[in-house]
Amino acid sequence: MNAPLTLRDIARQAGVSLATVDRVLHNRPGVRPDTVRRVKDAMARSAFQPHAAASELARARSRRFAFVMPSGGNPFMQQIQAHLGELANWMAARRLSVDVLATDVFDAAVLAERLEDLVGRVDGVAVVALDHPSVRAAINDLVESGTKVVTLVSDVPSSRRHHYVGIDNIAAGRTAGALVGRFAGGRTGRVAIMAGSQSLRDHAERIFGFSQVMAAEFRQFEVLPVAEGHDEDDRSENLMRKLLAEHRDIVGLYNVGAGTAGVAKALTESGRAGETVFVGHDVTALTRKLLLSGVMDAAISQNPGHEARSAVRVLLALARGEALLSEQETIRIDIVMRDNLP
Amino acid sequence: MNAPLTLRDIARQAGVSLATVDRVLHNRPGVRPDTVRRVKDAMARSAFQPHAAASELARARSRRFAFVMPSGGNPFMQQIQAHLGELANWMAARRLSVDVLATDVFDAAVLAERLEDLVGRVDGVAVVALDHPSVRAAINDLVESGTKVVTLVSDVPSSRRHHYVGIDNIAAGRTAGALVGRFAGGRTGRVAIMAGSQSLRDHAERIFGFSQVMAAEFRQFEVLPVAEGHDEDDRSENLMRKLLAEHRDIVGLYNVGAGTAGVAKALTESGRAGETVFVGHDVTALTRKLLLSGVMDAAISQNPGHEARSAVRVLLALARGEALLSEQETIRIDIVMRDNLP
DNA sequence: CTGTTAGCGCTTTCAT
DNA sequence: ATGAAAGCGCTAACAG
Repeated sequence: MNAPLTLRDIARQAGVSLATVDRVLHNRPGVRPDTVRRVKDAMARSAFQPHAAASELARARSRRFAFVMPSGGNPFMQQIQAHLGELANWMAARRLSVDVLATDVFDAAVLAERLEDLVGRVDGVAVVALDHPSVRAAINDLVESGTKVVTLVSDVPSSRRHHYVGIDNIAAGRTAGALVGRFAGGRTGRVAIMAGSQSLRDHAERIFGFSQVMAAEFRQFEVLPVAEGHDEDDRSENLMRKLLAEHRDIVGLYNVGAGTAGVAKALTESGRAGETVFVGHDVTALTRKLLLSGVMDAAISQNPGHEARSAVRVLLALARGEALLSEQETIRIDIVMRDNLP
Repeated sequence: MNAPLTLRDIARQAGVSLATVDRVLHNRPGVRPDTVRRVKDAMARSAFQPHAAASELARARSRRFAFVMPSGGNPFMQQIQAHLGELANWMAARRLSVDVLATDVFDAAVLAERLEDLVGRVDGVAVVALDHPSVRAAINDLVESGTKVVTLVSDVPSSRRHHYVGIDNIAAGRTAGALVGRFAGGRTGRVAIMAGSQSLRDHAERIFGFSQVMAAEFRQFEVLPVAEGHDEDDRSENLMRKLLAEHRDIVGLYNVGAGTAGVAKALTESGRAGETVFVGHDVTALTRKLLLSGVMDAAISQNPGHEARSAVRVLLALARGEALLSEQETIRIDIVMRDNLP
């Protein structure tokens, strides 16, 4: 068995010095094209892979990442932060640190300013982004300055962010639609949609996907106009109560965002929890309870632990200039029912 | 900002040498208890974390893992192997190599012998295991000899394997039951189960979970006796054809293992594909097609890429004596429908 | 029991 | 344009 090769071996094979091989390896300038080829040939011939640990050690640089996340008590965001905390040792062993910056991400100006502040101060930024021109500009400024940027949970596709860590929300909405439609079985009646706000990109996309499926595959249901509960429990509860009172034939309910506690309360108190199909998002302490008790039938979810780790891994790989394992960094749309609760 | 600490800093603080700190760090013998305390204090006081890359480099050892996988064309197993292939560069950069050993894992004697052969020859083994006394003994021998062992997809819980990479098959079966039951809506009739063999631990567990849910929540269906298609397409097709002919009121079908092509063929040719709820396992080229065409309604799946990476990561962490990120290594039970196909 | 020292393989000045 | 040499932080002999 051949002992693993080192840069030194390549250097010998190519008849050059260590430093030159290193230059070629990293496409650094100042090497004669002819030499470049000799070195590249040598590397190719022996399928050379630089030793990751050695290179990591030699740079011996610590890196600082910032996570810009919504202020307020959104449980899903808190889960991401908790998982970030669990990574602390892993990151420390790699000389990484992350700061979580709680910000009013729904105010474009505030968010953009927060991001601009970070220019030149960190190696990477993960941001739960509002899709707005000034936010886009701030992201582009960061990228321009050499900072690596990933959007988290909510994307700004038109920006120059390096990567998006999150799910395809249209597909998530379609999945919710398929579940509501199929779980409602042979019945007919109305289907209600409760969202935070239709002007949130992710909510709008989910609603779009949901409606698509309802229109294409489940014509027997009449989809009610979207109610906007602003992700608040009280507001959602009131709206839901009203909807239920107004329409006695609601057979399905899709809760697009947060405010789940309110929706569940209204549904339960109406006495129709058992017979109404209820699909929502995310696995939290609350939705877990609702799934177990049968009030909720399924939760569409993106794994917060995966998102936290993926964001860190991607930022690190980008900072080091390493390749991503793209399949590993794809966030999947999880369907969670009582029986496959994680 | 405090520059990251090194072993040297700890040594200075504790008033000992580098080597002593290293001994304490790794709980190596030959250090006076009192000294141990001093060093540990120093490390705790400054929340010291050794630099992973440095330690990795200093050992500069390459490691060899073996994956013992079923011979034959099981597509799910082939996917795991393909994902291992995608890890090649990642592993090379860490001086890891894996050999995939195709073996008749359904023959306990052959499998056990294969495992015994590996004693002392590799640093880690991932094995798709048959739960049988001689296999258990072989696994224990490997563990005894210092080889790290993980079971993959199919567990031998009574062995001393270090870790199991796979899903909870009882929960998977329950999930399948819930889907069949709910998708079959208000109807009544019979439900068929096609398995590879009831003596395979994972199949038995899935059937158990499935039956549990049917009995507890969906009494309106009569579950037929389990048919055993040996994971072969032809055999499964014939059995399925017979079942469908015999029972005109089959409303649901759970395919526990492979042989999906045969089952689907029989179902399609019976002309009852549309009206029969069909739930199976794993996302392959075939099940993907069946989901899209509506023949299959859902696939319960364990992510083969995740399993491949997890097995490698766990073996590596075990070999290095590092901690696992347990949440990251939990393989989830994915529910895949047409709309959330990965 | 404890300390000294020579690397691990790569990166990075600083010379040439 | 290229090379020589000094580390990065930890591990593992080998001395004491």
